[in-house]
Amino acid sequence: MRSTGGSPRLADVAEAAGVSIATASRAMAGTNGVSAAVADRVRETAQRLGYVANIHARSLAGGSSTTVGLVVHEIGDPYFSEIASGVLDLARQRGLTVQICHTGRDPEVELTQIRTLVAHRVSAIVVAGSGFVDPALERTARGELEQFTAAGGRVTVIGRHHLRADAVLPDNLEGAREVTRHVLGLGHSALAVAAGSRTLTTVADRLAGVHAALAEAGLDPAAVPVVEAPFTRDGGRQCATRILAEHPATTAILALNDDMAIGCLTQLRRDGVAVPDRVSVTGFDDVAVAGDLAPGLTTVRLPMAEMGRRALELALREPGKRPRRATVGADLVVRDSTGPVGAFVVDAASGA
Amino acid sequence: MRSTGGSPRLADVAEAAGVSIATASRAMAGTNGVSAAVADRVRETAQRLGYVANIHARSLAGGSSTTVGLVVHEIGDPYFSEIASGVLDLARQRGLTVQICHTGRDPEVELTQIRTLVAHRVSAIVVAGSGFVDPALERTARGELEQFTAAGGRVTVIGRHHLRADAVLPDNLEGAREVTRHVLGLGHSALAVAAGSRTLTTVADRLAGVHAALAEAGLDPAAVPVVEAPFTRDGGRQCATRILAEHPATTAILALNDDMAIGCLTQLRRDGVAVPDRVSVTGFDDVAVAGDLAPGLTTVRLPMAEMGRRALELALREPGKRPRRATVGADLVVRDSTGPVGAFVVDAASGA
DNA sequence: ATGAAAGCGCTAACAT
DNA sequence: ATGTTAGCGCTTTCAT
Repeated sequence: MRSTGGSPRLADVAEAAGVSIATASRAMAGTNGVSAAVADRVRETAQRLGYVANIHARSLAGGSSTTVGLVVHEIGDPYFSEIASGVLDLARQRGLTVQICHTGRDPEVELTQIRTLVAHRVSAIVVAGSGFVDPALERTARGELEQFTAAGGRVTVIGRHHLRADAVLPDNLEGAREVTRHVLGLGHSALAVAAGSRTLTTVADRLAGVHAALAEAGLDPAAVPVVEAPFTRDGGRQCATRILAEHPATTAILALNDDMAIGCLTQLRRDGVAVPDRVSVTGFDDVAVAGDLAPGLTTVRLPMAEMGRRALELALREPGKRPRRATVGADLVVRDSTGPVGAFVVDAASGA
Repeated sequence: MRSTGGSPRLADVAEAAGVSIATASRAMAGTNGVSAAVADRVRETAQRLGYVANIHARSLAGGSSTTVGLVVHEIGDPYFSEIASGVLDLARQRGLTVQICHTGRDPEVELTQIRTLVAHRVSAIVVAGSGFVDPALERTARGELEQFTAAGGRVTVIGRHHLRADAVLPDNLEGAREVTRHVLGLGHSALAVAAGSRTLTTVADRLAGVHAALAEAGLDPAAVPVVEAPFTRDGGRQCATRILAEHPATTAILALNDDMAIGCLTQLRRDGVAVPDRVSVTGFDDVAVAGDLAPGLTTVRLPMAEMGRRALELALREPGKRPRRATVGADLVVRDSTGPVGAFVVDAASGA
């Protein structure tokens, strides 16, 4: 053992086992070129000494890295934590470690986080979370990522296009179209949308789906108010308040994610507005708790853990010549927060 | 620039800037001993070349590491994702990167995950999540961690004692005592506990708090049924079903975490049992969604993000001679899932 | 099958 | 203020 207090090195193991450092390395790596007896002896010695290989030395020498990076907007948000769960599971199966970082939806932070991952020479980066509609905001991150791939790194994005990389793309447009059709099919015509910032591509795509369904039903998309607020529960509450005040005839609120829908539900309950009798509410994502709300939230299911797993899988595969895209379905889940336009509304209308 | 296609090295930057590699290193690190003019030139060159320092080389040479490890049971669980959020935030402020790993509540997986973190020479490890009552399960992880600290690593645990390391400890016992008192104060005497596996110290501690409150009210703790199931929403549903079947006179269910409480609420709603009129329900943790449920969940608030932040902070401080413990308060939050014992119950009792 | 030795890219003495 | 050089701990040729 070395004289200093640090952890034992391969050289210590080699010495203790009475072999050369090269043999010790081969024994630990399981490469052939070592007799079984010697290999066993080395491994036993390593165990006895509490030897753990130094990853830094290993990647410096070998050039390879067993770390992958995951970039999310906010890990406390169930959408991202479920994606992260899928990524971590697969990573563990493959013996990889994952570095996670947070951007707080700030493009600049995102950039520095990506830089850090590059510095760590991770073998792959998975970027989860909506991009920005404004190409200027996207450009820097994009440049950084392309430089990374040029240097042999692998990148997969989740729910973000415009980014010349392999991508796992939820069908936001189709999902939003379906849920809108569902609401329309229940007889609603006075809709309102609770949206996050339109600078996010996710918001833009889902909104496009809503508009598509409206148009195909012969309705004027421009007649449906879109209220913008932060893409969070709190934003949902604000939206509900404003919709009720500015568009009192509204009978259905389409929230563009579950968090906002949950906020809407809470605000409506506080204001004594019955759901779905007076107003129907829909979400998007189907986070784990959506089914446990009262009323259960009608929403669009995205297989988030699965998306995380798929993304890492793509990133680990040999790069194709052209970016691959895996589209994942967005399925309508009807629960109790939506219902037919009720008698109540007729009363209110006649009373107005 | 080097001939191979890899990313540029410090040597490339130095050459391009016309300085020695040492000067380049100093310029990039911001150490003094370089004229401002030269430092600027080097940094510009680096930028132009797209140079990003290789962390592996850096930590190998410098001996220091800017990575910390975070071990959680399941990142998809809001309890852990909120803790992770706190850890990631502080880490970003301090320019640290975080490696997160999952154990799935499996002590063996936990061990291998800790080993991996050690191999990565992270400077600190934060272990979040309940430990195991059985010392045998705890022993191996404990040994590994102690070896790590002996080698100069820093460890902080969250919600786990028995582990000779700095710790952030939620006051599980006191919180459980308070919420039990609250329920008792509402006139309930037919309680039941929905618990996770008793092999978890968190479950044991919270149960002890319940028993303490019972005892101080002159009630027999042994008379209160404790139903065990997985520490999840699903487990909560199972508990509610069993409690209703086996102890039909129950008027209050104390779930030992919010996940289980949410499961209880869902099951009771399905079975047409009114909350809180017929049965009161309480949780523990106060996850973000607790206040958005209907009825709002009465629970015990744990400042999870804050706990994560505190834990990392402790881990980053100079080690003390003795383990430090930071206890964080667990405060009762009364919402709508608890209410006084109602007339309904009297009827039911007289009808039985 | 085993060993010797040359790096991997950087930091940190130690010169100058 | 700047340059030279010796490692950090490992993997991997190339010898033997």
